[in-house]
Amino acid sequence: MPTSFQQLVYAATRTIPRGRVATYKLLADHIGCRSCRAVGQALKRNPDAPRVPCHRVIASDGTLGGFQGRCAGAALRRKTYLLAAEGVRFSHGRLADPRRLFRFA
DNA sequence: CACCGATGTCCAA
DNA sequence: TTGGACATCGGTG
Repeated sequence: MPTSFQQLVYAATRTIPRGRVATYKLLADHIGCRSCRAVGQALKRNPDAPRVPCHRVIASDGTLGGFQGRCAGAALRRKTYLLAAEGVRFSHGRLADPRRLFRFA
């Protein structure tokens, strides 16, 4: 069962609209956590994959970061594909349009 | 209680 | 500009 912190992270992640991406830092800042890693940890566990669009969360530098507990390989490729399907284009493993970054209310 | 983890930022070369 | 090391928060062993 997810902890209070995880529920917070999942709630924030769910807030990300389709076709838009957020960063671990933004999520952490939004929930009031100074540790971006804790956010990634919570997403990594991701008990509800379709419910929590963890693929919409990338690193602050525009990299994909990780996916399904992997920081490279087909997992990242799938993440890029999912984002591309939503209109978010990636170039060479990097976000092509930083304006696609979602800004929390 | 101690170590690891889907990061970020700073310092040095 | 690129690479390496440290800092920070939470989870799990």
